[in-house]
Amino acid sequence: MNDQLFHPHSLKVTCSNCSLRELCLPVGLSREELSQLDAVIRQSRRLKRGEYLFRSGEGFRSLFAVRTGFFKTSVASQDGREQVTGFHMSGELMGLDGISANVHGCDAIALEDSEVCELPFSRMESLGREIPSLQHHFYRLMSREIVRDQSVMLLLGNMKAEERLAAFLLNLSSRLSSRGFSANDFILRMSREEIGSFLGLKLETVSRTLSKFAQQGWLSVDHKHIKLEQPEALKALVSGCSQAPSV
Amino acid sequence: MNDQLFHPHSLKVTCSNCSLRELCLPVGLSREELSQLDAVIRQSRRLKRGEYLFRSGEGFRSLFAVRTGFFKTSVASQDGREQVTGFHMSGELMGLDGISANVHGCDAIALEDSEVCELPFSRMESLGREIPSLQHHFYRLMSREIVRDQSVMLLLGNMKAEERLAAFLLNLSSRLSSRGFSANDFILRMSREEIGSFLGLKLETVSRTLSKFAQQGWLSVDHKHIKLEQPEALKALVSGCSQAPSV
DNA sequence: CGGGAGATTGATAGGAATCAAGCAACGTGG
DNA sequence: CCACGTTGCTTGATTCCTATCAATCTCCCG
Repeated sequence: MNDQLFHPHSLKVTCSNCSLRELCLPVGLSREELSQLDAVIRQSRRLKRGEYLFRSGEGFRSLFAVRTGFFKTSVASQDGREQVTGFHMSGELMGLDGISANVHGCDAIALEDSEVCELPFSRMESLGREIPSLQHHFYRLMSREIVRDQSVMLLLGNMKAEERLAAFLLNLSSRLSSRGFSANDFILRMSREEIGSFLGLKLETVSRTLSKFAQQGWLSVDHKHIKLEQPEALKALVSGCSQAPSV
Repeated sequence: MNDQLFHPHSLKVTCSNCSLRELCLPVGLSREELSQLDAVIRQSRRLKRGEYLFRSGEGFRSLFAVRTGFFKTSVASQDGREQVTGFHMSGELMGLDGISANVHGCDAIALEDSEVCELPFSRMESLGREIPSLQHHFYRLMSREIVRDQSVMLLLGNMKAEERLAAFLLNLSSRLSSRGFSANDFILRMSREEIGSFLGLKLETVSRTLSKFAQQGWLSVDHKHIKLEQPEALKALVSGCSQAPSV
């Protein structure tokens, strides 16, 4: 029989034993500090594909770290236009935009069945006062988000369709690779339309550009399955443009 | 004679007596807390028009708050393409992107003779541990920057030239207005090319679009001098798009 | 006064959006 | 298990917006 049925606590995932710890948390925390975190962080809320983690306008209480799965965040304009502001995989934090007004500024939607940790912000804030490295870590995470946004601005402001898509694929590739997945063979979790929204393109343009890349032998596309055959060719396309951030 | 020549200290501007305090700092600080800040914040570095406050790649030590004047921040790609990531006026903070890697991620350049306060970050960080409202204030400032960046993404990803320029002018207008300047009559501190870089447009398009607005009677343009004659018309253009943030 | 940077305006070209049609995969229900 | 409708994707034809190329023009500054 399954032990887990008898000792459900043995299943409990804590920060202390989380394999993503080095992505979410500062290094060098003491055992004591880790258990303080474990006491505050609510583990493993599960979401099904398509489910909202939070919506723009909802009260902000917590940040969320992706444990497993895949999310998109997006802002919508009154007339219904949607701008995807990011895609988020394991170890990445969502909700930072909610701190400023105590209200979430974007929607966060699971693109596959997913699991998140909830970080109640005000308690993290007080904990940060006791654990300086934690405080610093949060400043760094927010700063990294700002840097990421700047590189998206560069992409949207300066690059043409081919460059945008190449940069996007390479960025995905590098983030997957740093999580132990294959860098050159992966499944897109999002639709062409969502890619287009993120890149400031229409879905037809995304589709056409993928086909063009495939035709040149740079990659192969089978629906959502992407194989990068000549990542160097893609890199050459975006070379000169600022590099995609690696996390 | 001028008193200031004899009592230069009477000129010293501190956070305690700074008129921009409500923009830079949390409200409700005690006299004691303010003097702690005064001890840390280095007042009034002066820059001439065109001067760099910091450059991308330089070591990061401090944040900078604009006291007077006007700045642009920009990121550059290897092949020389420049993306202006923001314009900054009094009370606004620059350098937040440097925290993540301890290196400045963008250039900051004065667009007119300017004055900034320097906030040594690590000392602000420790001060934040003693003054929770200060710590929270910094989180909020960074979050606000993220929200701002998201709205720029929406602008670059979804809007067309006229909408971008209208949103830009209204955003400037509202920020100037909240600082006590006229909302409908102001001087552009940046060139057409810099506006274009920020908005993802070429300078010719900026110029043409301004002319178009003027021709419709929505505003008048005299070089850098802009008068909004029918701000409602501009608002109508961007209505449906997400509103420009007010600070 | 002259040179040059910045801005305006015009003509043309090019890239992505739009409109449209057809296809493939998936899930549901008969 | 298969028909069928739905959804997402691909591909083609055309249009539209903005970039590009080019010619002036104005103002500022030395």
